[in-house]
Amino acid sequence: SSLFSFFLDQTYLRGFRFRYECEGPSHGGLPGASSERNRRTYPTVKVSNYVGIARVEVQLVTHSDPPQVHAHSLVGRQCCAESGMCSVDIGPNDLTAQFSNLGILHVTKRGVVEVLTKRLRDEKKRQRGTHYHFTDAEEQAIVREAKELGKVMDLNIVRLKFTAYLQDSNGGFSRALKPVVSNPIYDSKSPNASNLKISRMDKTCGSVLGGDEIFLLCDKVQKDDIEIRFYEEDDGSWEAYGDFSPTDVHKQYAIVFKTPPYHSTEIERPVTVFLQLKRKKGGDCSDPKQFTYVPQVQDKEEVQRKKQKPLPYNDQWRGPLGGAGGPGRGSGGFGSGGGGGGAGAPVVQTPGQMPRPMALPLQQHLLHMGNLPLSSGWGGGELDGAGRRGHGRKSCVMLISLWLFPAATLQSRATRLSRQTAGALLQYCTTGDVRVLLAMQRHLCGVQDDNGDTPLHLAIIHQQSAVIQQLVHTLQNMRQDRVLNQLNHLSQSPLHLAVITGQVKVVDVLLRAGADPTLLDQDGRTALHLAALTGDDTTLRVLLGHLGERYSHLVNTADYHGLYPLHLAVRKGGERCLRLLVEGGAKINAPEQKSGCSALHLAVKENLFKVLKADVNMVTFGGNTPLHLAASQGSPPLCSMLIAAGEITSDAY
Amino acid sequence: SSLFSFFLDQTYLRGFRFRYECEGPSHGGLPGASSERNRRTYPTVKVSNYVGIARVEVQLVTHSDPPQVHAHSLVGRQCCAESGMCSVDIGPNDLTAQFSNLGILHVTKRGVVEVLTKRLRDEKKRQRGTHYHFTDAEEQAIVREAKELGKVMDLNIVRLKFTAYLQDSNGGFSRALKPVVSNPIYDSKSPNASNLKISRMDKTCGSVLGGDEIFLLCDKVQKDDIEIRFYEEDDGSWEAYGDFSPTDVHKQYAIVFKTPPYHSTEIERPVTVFLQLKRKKGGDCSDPKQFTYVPQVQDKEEVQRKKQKPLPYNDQWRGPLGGAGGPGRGSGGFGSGGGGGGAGAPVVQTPGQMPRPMALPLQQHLLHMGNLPLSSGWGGGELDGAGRRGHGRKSCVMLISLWLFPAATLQSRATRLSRQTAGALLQYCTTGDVRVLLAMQRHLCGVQDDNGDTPLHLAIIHQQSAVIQQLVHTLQNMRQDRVLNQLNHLSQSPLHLAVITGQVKVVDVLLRAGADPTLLDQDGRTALHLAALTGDDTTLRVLLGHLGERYSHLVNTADYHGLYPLHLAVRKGGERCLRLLVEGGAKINAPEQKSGCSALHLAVKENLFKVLKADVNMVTFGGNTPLHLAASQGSPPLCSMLIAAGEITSDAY
DNA sequence: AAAGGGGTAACCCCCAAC
DNA sequence: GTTGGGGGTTACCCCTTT
Repeated sequence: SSLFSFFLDQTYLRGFRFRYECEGPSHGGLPGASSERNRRTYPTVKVSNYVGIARVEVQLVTHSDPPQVHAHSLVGRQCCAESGMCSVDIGPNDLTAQFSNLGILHVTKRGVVEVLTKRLRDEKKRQRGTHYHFTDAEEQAIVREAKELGKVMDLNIVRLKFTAYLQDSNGGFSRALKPVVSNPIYDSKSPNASNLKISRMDKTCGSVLGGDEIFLLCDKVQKDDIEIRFYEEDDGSWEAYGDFSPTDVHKQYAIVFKTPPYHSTEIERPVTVFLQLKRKKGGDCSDPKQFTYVPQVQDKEEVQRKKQKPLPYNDQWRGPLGGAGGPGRGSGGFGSGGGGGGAGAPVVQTPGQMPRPMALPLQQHLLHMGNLPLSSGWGGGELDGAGRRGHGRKSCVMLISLWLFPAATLQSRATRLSRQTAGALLQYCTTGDVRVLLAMQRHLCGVQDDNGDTPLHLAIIHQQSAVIQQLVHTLQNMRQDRVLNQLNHLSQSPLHLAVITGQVKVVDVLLRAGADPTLLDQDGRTALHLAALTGDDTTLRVLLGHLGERYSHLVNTADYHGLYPLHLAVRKGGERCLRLLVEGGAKINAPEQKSGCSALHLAVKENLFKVLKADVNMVTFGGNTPLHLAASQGSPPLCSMLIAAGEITSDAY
Repeated sequence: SSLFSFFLDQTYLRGFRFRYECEGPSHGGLPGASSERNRRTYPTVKVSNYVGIARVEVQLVTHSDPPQVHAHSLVGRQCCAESGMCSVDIGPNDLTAQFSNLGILHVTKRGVVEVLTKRLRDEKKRQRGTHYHFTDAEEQAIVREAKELGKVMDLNIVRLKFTAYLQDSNGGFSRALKPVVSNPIYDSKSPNASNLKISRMDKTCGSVLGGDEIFLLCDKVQKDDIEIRFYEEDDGSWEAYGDFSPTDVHKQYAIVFKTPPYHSTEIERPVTVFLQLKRKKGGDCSDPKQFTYVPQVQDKEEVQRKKQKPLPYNDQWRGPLGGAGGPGRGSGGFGSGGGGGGAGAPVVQTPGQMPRPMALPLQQHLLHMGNLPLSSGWGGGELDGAGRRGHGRKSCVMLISLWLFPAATLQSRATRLSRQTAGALLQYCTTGDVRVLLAMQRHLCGVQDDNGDTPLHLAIIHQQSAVIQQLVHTLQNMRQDRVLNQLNHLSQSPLHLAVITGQVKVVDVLLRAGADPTLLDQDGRTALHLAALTGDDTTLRVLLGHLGERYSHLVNTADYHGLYPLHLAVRKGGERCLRLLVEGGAKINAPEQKSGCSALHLAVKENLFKVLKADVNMVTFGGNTPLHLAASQGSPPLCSMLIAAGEITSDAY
């Protein structure tokens, strides 16, 4: 006959707290596996194929295999404090046993051996009969065993062992069935079994490319046994892990990590995924929180976008006076209507009139609205039909020809301008009065377009060095320092743009002309920061060369992210830049302002190692040395290099 | 004669750790006040005006006045473990005593009374002679006193009492000088005396207006006894405090706070200040970290800026065909040259030619570059000189007249366009072929300017309802849904702009025309979010009314900051909006995604209380209920309201 | 009192530099 | 080994809410 006992309801894996004796009795019973907040269940076993009285005993055993007696005790209504066991009688009809009040009493570490000795002795007594007397040797063996067991016993995990005894003919419960043993039960107070929980994050969205730094506040975690899992619920089970090292775990309660890239970097719309804490061992997870990947923002400095703005001298049509309309790129839907001014010299049509040639200056005026090659003959040809040549006239005219009709620039600011410009132009053409042009010139140089860009900004964006030189020269002559240092809407000065676009000579020219190197862009960065960031040592050299005493402090100033030029240089790993900066007075050990990382720390984080003579022993705000970081990232070569570097540079102190 | 002992070197106030017996001996000696990392000093006293042998005894006493024996013991080389005192003999020449190895042994709480009893007895014995025997009554009095003392004794603070004994003629040290007592010494392990330290911040800059949320990771702090002080070093000692409540302190190791506003909100350049942790009691501070205030970014949505772009129908000159140039606002430096086209109908001048009237259509064309009143007679007058009237012609022409010359819009994208437009216009004028116009119309409607704005965007920005209607109508006819939902460079759809600018009717029109309410702006917000944010219940009602089944989920979607429309509505405190949202299906208890705050939590934080029927017992990710927040902000009325609300709404569950 | 938590004092152990 | 720390766990104490 198949007599056996089995689980109707298992036990919770996690989330139950063991209690010390000093905490008093009764802190709630162990819930069943299927227990829920409103509908509580409890561990339950059943003896089947049997009718009659039975006794079910529950005992705590170890997680190890085979299960051994555990030092902790079961406490609760039907439990015996002495033996730490629980016992109920069931039957004769309903042979299920539910244990609604099982508490787990946590023995203190000091008490382990004592309790285990007792438990083992009791166990042996049961086997050999209640009145058996142990010899000294046996007693000593028991103590030895208890000590041994106590050493290896995990006090944070127990299992429940249920043994059913059927009543024999004498009324005694002597017929033991094969015991059943529960799942392991983890003490929710123990550091490696507590519930994982995310309490707060400083961001819930970031770039699809990943790499966004997130501060996450959580319940207690262990820095070596925690990871941050990103996943998608449906879609083909994508998952990825947040990027951080043990040193990024702050006092067990916060993690600073970088987001992983999404599986596809080309998304059109934001994608919401989930992230959760996950223990490496054990694999248990926290409740998930949402995170939204947003499409990549490219061209942060917007230089690329602005380059697509047409400038007269940067156009596809290079015919002397406009030429044919060319292939209809971008003209979709215009049919053949575009031809009105498209063939050769433009013609003016009036309803009811025959087409006839337009008066020349305005014809050109109009043409410029279309496009005008840089070098087309403004200075010499029709415009100068009056035959006069004033001082500086050619360059003035060139300037106008350049800036008059990227007219969008002007019109968008104040539509009147183009009209006035046209008027001024006409006046100049009629009278040859240079003062008119000079006034216009001054005005035009300072005009900002929709992006706040001045002509100088635009010329730099388009890398037209001749124009830049001309403009700078003009501005210098006019003593228009304001314009030279004008910030656009991205808070970039011309100098910033020159650095971004890598035009060393322009940087030099601007600085000589008096460009202010202290100006800050959106991220609080000077031109120096940007040069360091791009890793452009030639530009950097020029910049540093121009700083002088007055601006020498700039090499040691932080941007809005708390980073000095040196820190930015580390990112690109340009050793030359680093060297230049240090030679230029940058403090090699300056900490960035957010967490106190030196360039060396950052280099380690980036897994570069090109910064020598930096303090290998410097600590971050959080108390880590670069070596800590290297070690926590598991990079032995890096470690040894750092150690070597430490030996080299320790002389310097 | 003035015999006395005095300090050569005081003791550290903070940063020394008391050790329990179980931690073993020798964890370093108490440093002196002037101790530094490389140059350690130790507490030192000197007996002056005396030559000869002296004995200096050191004993731990309480911080209270008068000093009493302390339960802790002094441990170290010259210390007696039994008495907890330290004793050295000095002299006869150098009468300074330096204590380089004083450890403080922390008695356990349980041991306090026992130790104190012993100390008191010893003390009394000294007074009464070594062989004095206490009566039972005396013994009991001592125990009573020990118990009393133990109750009030602060185990985290001790002071050193130095007593010098001069050798008497018998060689005994009987002549006690007046003792000197040190500064208090705080146990660095105790929560209210540990060193304050900032480890990491997620931002180091923010708006001059304050209110930026910062995550700060720090060493152990106590949530009720910590503040974040912002200050400026030089400038007239400005200081301000970070804004947070005890519930924003995460497990003693992180603080989420809002920056205070800078003393002046009108700064031109970034200003760098300092911030530090500061204990309320005690007033001790952490090392400061830098923080940079940046000038305010106003008009985040850029609507105001864009409004300054001129549109033809929004101009100061409203003469039928341009009229005089008006006062020279913005024309600085142009002298009198602006008059070329400024008087009456424009004239064209060619060098060497007499001024003569231009052919009419192009004349007008040019004029439009300047300015054109909305209602000027394009449809009826000269343009229609051919006498033809095609289907829809008038509206088409109006459309062109409107959009042709905010020409900046077009030219900036592709300079060819204006040329083509002109051509098309000419062709239309010549032939009257409406198809030309239709093609152009379609094209023009989709053109984006430098900011990515389409004509529709601009019309909405300028609140030209007639134009908007016309455009929408046109787009509908053309089935140009793409354009209707085009996003500009700030990722705003026309619908977003309509909501931002509060044009209810336009919102309605757009939605009827098929505008997509799911589109997200830069912050991941739908039009619904924006309506909630502005607190505009009329708009909100319209939006909600159009959602239908298909888009009903939008009321419960988070923006990139993890906020639902409901949460945004709370900021403005608009009860109507809240009500509307809830009626529209918004989950009243939905948690925002960053830290799990419900609308109610946020309302409490904002010190509003207008959200009823929300779950007063809901917990954030961090485990706080709104009541917690209210309590931690010290707002009794709020608390009682919440409690009342809890009673009201608990029925609903 | 039962049931469920939060917080921290007391303790234990680790590491690196001498 | 001692010294001078640091991090982390254990054991306990306390508090709410039923």
